[in-house]
Amino acid sequence: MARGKIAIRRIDNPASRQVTFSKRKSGLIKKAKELAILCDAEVGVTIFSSTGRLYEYSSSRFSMGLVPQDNLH
Amino acid sequence: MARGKIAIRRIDNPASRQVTFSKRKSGLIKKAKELAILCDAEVGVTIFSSTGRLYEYSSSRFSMGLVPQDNLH
DNA sequence: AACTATTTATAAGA
DNA sequence: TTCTTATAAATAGTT
Repeated sequence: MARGKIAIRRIDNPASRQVTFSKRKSGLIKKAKELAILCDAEVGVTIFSSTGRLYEYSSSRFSMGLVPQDNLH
Repeated sequence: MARGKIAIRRIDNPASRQVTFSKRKSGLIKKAKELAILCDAEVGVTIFSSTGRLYEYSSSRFSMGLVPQDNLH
């Protein structure tokens, strides 16, 4: 996209990777919201950054979650 | 996008809604895969269509799931 | 299912 | 790190 085409492989430079992560995370969540509204779907997105931070989106009725194995029986 | 700009609100026509769902679902999952690879992140996407069909994507190490409330304690 | 005219996302740069 | 913008990518309407 934009000022050059990039290959889809891990971005080595940590600063660039962080910037791209922030931009693309926003883009992904925006697209998820649009899909939910336009198509009357339920959509959930869960993202762990490479630094371990968690980001989530879910359309209304639908609650997503990572459930620790210990909570399953 | 494309041959006209659309408002982000529920598409009334069922056939159009289905076509848009199929296109945008593919787009969303592609973006999710790219984010995971480029940024070394874990990404999960869960989608229920308005007809109740389930679609999922998750990057490797990370297993997402909808867990029925009955399975929680 | 393919095709494009456009809109949208975004890679680099400031 | 927030803003800009040239360009790549997604996609709405059409066929």
